[in-house]
Amino acid sequence: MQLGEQLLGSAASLAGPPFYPPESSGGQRGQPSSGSPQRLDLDKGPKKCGGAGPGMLSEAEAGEPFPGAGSKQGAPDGRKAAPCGEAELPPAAARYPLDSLSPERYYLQSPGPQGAELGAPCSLFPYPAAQHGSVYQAPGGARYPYGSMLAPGGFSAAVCPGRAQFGGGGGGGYQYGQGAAGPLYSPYPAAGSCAGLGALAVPGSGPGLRAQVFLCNRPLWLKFHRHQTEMIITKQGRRMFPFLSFNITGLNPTAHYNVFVEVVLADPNHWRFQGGKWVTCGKADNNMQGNKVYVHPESPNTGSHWMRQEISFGKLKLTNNKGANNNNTQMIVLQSLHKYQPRLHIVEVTEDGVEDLNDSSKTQTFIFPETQFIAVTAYQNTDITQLKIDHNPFAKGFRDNYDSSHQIVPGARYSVQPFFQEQFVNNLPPARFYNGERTVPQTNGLLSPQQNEEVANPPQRWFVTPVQQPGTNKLDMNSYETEYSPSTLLPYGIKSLPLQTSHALGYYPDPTFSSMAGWGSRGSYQRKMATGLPWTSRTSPPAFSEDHLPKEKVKEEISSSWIETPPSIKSLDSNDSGIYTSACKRRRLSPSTSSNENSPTMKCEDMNAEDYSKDTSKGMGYYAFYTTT
DNA sequence: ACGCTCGCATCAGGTGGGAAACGG
DNA sequence: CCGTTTCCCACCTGATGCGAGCGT
Repeated sequence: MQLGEQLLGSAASLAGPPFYPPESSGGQRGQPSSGSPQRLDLDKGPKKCGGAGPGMLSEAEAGEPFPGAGSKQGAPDGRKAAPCGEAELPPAAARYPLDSLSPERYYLQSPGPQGAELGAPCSLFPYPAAQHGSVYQAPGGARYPYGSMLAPGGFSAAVCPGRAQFGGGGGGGYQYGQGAAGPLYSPYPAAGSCAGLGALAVPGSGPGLRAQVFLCNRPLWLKFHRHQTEMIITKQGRRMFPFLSFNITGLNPTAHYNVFVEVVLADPNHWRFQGGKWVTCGKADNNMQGNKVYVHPESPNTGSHWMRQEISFGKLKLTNNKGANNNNTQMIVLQSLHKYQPRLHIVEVTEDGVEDLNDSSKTQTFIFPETQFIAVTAYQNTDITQLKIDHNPFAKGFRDNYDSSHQIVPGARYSVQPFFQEQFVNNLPPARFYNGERTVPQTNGLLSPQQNEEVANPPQRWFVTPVQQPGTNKLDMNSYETEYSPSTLLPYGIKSLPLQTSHALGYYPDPTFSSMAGWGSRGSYQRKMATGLPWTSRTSPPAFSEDHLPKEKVKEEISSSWIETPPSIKSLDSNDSGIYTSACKRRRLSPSTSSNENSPTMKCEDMNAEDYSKDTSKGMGYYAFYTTT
């Protein structure tokens, strides 16, 4: 039942769209910038704006919305360049109250702390509702699927009267959830929901089109996920890394949509990193207030616009500063040591950016379990730290042996990197995913050669359809595999859009992506964990890792991963056992880390990285692709 | 002379590390 | 006392501004 209930609830909640204030100038922004190729620009632009502001002022504050504004780049699309400043906040953003959050929203995934989660294959894959289990209701009672995203008053409430049915109303509740009875936090609200279905657009039907979403940098996410992703939160806000980046298909090209990310509690627990692994310790604080929604700066915009290129949320910042919610539409307020699950919401709106209150089916939600993370103020797991260093361009300074030449390092690492990058560049970049064909990338990855590899390597793309995913966090292995199946994938392949290459994120361009893909990765990193076990042993992480991958795959990865890594690579570091410290400028040594870590063997991640890179090179597409049923 | 391209310098901002501060 | 949070640091990326060089 739960399933159904959940779905309903979720759907409902989802359905309940946010309300967009008229002011939404959305129209302007929203204008399809057809021509404008670059979404990137948007991201770029802000600097100046941001700059305007004192350091603290983040783009977000500045109103990332129009990154380009002011800058030379301006709005490529022709969008109106708004001055930086709050005023500039994207209409959409404004519309969605950030704060919405109800304290109690959990998106629960797995019941148990780790084990459960992990164990469940589903963690990563959507799984049948039935499987899911546990959704936790918030103590508060409020359950909402969306909860988080919707502010009681905000989003949902305001919103659509029509949707009041869902609960909304004034915010009181989260509609759906409640109604539904079931668990509130079901991860995949929309989808199934009763409304769900209804809510979900019918394929083909205009508004109702059912969208499909790919998690572009899924491989990278998986790497982190294996170790239990951690995201730093700071007062001034810290960007996510990996950041959320999606490709969307299946939208009505002419319809307008608002796209935003909501971050909700993934479980009702408070977590602590102990003994080299994450363990629960007490209950989560559901009363945390603060903005939980980040509206994509380009919202609202047309379906064609959203489908044209990768949609990334690289500027999204995470903070623990509750006071930042008002002004910072770019910041999502989280609580340290709590586990969160990002959700992507796509809401069809009018050209003006106003949601159609009468049609609750216009909201679709997508959840990628592999994007779950624990918010921390300081990294706990050195594996994560190393992954961040290895893949985040801004952290290059912390790489061992980082040399401008990069080549200098004997290790495979660097040498490899360039290579892959290049490939990346050549291959991927081409479109950075899409170029010529957006699809393809995918395609490549998906089908062919890679397929084989995929086993070892994560699939390139994961496509998700609206919430529908029953399982919350967990990925359904079956699904997983299935998805790989050509059939599944093909669809995408079909779609070829002339995309621009623009990488969604200005930052982390190639490198990043590459990194995402695993290109850049170098490999080694130390772990803090005493246990030293690869993720397998870890409580939580392990689960993750496995969750998403089919067992076989997992095995392979596991074995291969650590092993495969070219010794050389690590060796580089390895020398380091002692060196490590020295070499690593500031690396934190993990107790357990032993030389092993440094040892030649690469960690799975590393491996993966390479694998990914390989994959990427081939097809590139690392996208998580979920389809709802 | 004018316009365009390229390269360098500068600035803003992001990153993790480490130590200090804080709080239970 | 211990765990968590905050602040500052050095390092790096990316964007922008400016000037030099080159072609028309």
